[in-house]
Amino acid sequence: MKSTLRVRFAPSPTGYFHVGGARTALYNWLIARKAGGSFILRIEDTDDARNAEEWVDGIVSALTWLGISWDEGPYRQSERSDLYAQAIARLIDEGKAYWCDCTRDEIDKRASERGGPPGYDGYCRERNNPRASGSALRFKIPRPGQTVVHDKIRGDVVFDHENLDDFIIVKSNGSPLFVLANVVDDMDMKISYILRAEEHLPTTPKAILLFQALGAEELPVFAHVPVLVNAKRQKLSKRRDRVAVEDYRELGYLASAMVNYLVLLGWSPGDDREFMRIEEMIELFDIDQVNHSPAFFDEKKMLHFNGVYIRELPVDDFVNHCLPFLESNEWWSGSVKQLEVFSKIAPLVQERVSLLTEVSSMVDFLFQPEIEISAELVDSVLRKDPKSSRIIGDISNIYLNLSEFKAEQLHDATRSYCDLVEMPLRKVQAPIRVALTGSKVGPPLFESIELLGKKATLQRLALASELIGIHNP
RNA sequence: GGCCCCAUCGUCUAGAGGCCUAGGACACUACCCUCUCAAGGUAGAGACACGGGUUCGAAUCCCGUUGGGGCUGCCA
Repeated sequence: MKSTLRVRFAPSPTGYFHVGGARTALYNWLIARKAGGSFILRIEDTDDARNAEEWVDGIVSALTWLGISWDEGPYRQSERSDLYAQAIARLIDEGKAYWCDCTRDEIDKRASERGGPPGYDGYCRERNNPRASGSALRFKIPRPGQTVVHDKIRGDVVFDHENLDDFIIVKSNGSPLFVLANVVDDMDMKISYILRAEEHLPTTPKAILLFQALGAEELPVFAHVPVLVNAKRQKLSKRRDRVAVEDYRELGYLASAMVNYLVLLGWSPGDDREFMRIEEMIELFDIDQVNHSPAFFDEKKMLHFNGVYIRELPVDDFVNHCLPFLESNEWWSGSVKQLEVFSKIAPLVQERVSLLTEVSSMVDFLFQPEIEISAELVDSVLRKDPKSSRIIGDISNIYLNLSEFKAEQLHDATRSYCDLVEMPLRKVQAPIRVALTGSKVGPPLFESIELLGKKATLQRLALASELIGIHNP
């Protein structure tokens, strides 16, 4: 009888949740969804010296944000010690583990004395030590022997037991170590498919030996996906690389864009397509197509993806996504009037940003009671060219007498003025834009002016004239 | 040091012995479009790490070299 596929994502809450973890979670989730199996979230918090509750929250909220939903959990290893105790007792009873009271120093000293490679030498293996306060439990690696890891991505990887130390499975304080807790949980949860980062490959033979020692009838399928690396091609690390999922969210990345970018790091559907909906990813994802080599996490490319995803959003959705970012500005009240104005400018902003955090600075001039024009801009745009002063004066008059203050009329009137003074529109719009928005770049000018309104527009033009006058008598 | 993994443009990748003069995407350059900035369009530059085999034929298979990475914890 074929059992249904069960996968797990088992992060340890020892730091912020980084993109490598997110990618591993995503791959697990995809194979679970594709097979109609279960995705289990398990928090590996056996090392209480290092984990913290806030990190658990971070994992849970990041996965939720990304849309990676779990069918069971989150389980916590810290709540499952009875299970580990049973397994430990069994291993001791059956003579498959032994207590060792060697200190690190002693181990190192013996290693250097015999001139061999560092590592544990099996000193306590046959000594039948009783459990003492400072002793740890080691697993007795069957010798001689070898263990083959049948990896879905890498094929068969052979490990000779000669190169495997009798590793510790229980700390002297009684808590189980990661490999043991992992195997016990995987057995108890009937995990049938273990997909994790490649860094775990060297510990897999140990896990397999443990599975066998604990009487597992069937081994799960293993698949070790390549790690994600930084620009120096080192494994992404929480300490040295700032790549928290949460940070990207705060920067204004869309979860959909991030997921799409992440799925492509180590996998491609086999053709030239890059943009896929979740349903397509589920359908197309295939572990056999996963790459063997590490992938560099390239923010530039993800930024591009984000721009594409932002532009594809229906305008209403775009507005909603912007709101949390707008709310962090003191000029934003969220009033009906402000929402109306923002909704009107939104489509023009949408196609100009790659990050939601870029939105505020692009629209702030519409909401701030008065704008600030940097000295540098006053200098370079308003004062440097003597024509600027005249343009602003003339345009003020033209706008003042406009019957309708709409983008089209503003555009036409400005264009006529350009013809009159024989200047290109791109020259004429510059000082106007700076006077009205305080910036050289932004959404299309005439739509902006319409939304700004006649009163504010004329005020700001007058102010700009004054500025020029003061500095340039 | 030992064990293990990996190797196509700067980056992510396509490539399952002939469809390869090696395709796509990001980034880069130029031009076009254009009220700024974006977006878009067109073009360009840019890679099979090296050496041996196997084969009529190798980016693809094998071996070696080199290079990179991971593990080697009473971390996960």
